[in-house]
Amino acid sequence: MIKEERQRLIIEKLNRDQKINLLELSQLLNVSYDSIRRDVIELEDKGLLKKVHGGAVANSYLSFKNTHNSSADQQEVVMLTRKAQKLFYNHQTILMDGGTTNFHIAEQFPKNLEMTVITNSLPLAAVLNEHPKIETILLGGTYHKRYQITIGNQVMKQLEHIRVDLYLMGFNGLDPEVGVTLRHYEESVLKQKMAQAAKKVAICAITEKLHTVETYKVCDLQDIDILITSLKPSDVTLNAFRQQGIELI
Amino acid sequence: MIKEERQRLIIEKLNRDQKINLLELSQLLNVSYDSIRRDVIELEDKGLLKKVHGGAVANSYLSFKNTHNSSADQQEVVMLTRKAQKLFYNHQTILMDGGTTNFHIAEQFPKNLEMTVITNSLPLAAVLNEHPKIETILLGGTYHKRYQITIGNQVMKQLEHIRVDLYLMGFNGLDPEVGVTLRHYEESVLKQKMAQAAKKVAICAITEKLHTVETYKVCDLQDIDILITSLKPSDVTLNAFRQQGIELI
DNA sequence: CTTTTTTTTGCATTTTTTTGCAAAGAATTT
DNA sequence: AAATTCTTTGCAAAAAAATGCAAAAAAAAG
Repeated sequence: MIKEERQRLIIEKLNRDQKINLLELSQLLNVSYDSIRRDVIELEDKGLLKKVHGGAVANSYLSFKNTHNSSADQQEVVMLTRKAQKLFYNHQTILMDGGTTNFHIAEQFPKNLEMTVITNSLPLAAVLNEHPKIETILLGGTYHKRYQITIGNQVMKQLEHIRVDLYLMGFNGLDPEVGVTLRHYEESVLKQKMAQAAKKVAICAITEKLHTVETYKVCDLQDIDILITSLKPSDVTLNAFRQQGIELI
Repeated sequence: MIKEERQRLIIEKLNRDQKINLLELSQLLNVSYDSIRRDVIELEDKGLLKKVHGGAVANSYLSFKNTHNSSADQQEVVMLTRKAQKLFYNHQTILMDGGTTNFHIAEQFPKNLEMTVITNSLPLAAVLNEHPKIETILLGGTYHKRYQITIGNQVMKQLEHIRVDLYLMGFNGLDPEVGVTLRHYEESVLKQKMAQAAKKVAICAITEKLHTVETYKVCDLQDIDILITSLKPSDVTLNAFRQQGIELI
């Protein structure tokens, strides 16, 4: 039995039962306790589960994401959102808008992170409920039911009085030529305003979004300060970003 | 049985029954009393429940789905929220704050009701997602994690520019002598401001809340325009309300 | 095809965590 | 105030995790 197969079986069992027991599993797969334990350590490093005393439990944020993404995409998202954690320090104030990526990043905030998060996304505020040390400020406005965010003039006005350390921008398309683009007009205007309210702008781009262009333009490449991507440093696509002086993670 | 599984089961049982007994639970899960108690301590640290003498109770002050009240209470809530529907017409703009009662009322809005709802409650906004014809406006501000509402100066400021037809006020205690009272100071101030922004103020009082007095006063009886109650019209308690010219439903 | 290198695996030892127990202290009830 | 019930505390046994090491297996190199 090769390692990869074992690990695949572990993940499968975990998805079924929500929890696994190391001893039980080692007997079931007929390998030593240590091998299983090492597998679980590896899987935890990949962010695919959470190790606990006596076994492992499913990573909650992965379970309901299964629906729309392939497992390869999932792994990329896990990796990217982990990388993104480098952006956050105690006593910062950051601005985050809606979108699944931002949602997953917020889910993975360290529990002891002391920060202020300003957002117009209701799911994000709900997730931050789990992080007692994070102060959440919600931007009020007309509630957009589909995207579950607030939009409109009132949000814009509140942004005028705000100055934050970092803006983590959600988006639909990123192209070296065109810049950052979006499907929804009102949001694109809002994001421009948000970018103005921040000292730095960061975006987190899964490979799927690179080289795609959507209808409404948010900003140019040069307006982005930090890009989080899973592309290898050698990738030619990154040259365009480097030329704009964008910090790559 | 690993610790995490036990704790998950504890939370599940807690969500079902709203309260748990340590001894009973230790027998059920077949572990020592001490282990269960230590689990409960950990869960309390995580803010997932509240420890009480001999057991634990659900922490979520707003555990909407399964109310911790008796079935008699539940029936009363259902009846009251039905009655409350009389207050709503098309093309109105109303203000609603947090609390379970308002939540249940919003749940029962007719699907074809065309209305604008302004609120500082996130669960309420989430519920209104199910009502396509209702426009929801969210008041922005500091997010209060426990009550799941926005509070603070920013909310107050937005209220200054608002004038609505009706304010449906949530509250903790209603007494003919003292008036409307609340447990939470900041909210009580906010509710005063909300009342000022509305042409009419309505409250929906389950019998349990009548004659109870909490720490912070929101307003006098005379500031209330409409009271929804399940008391019989002959009940003497209602006389005080009638004298203040309050419309009874 | 053999040798070398790397990876994987299992085992023994140490360290840490968890668990159950008992005695002492609080809180609650009668 | 006494009795009962629950909590807290310290402790020791048990369970599990981490660590270091060597044998076995697999992969790479010659």
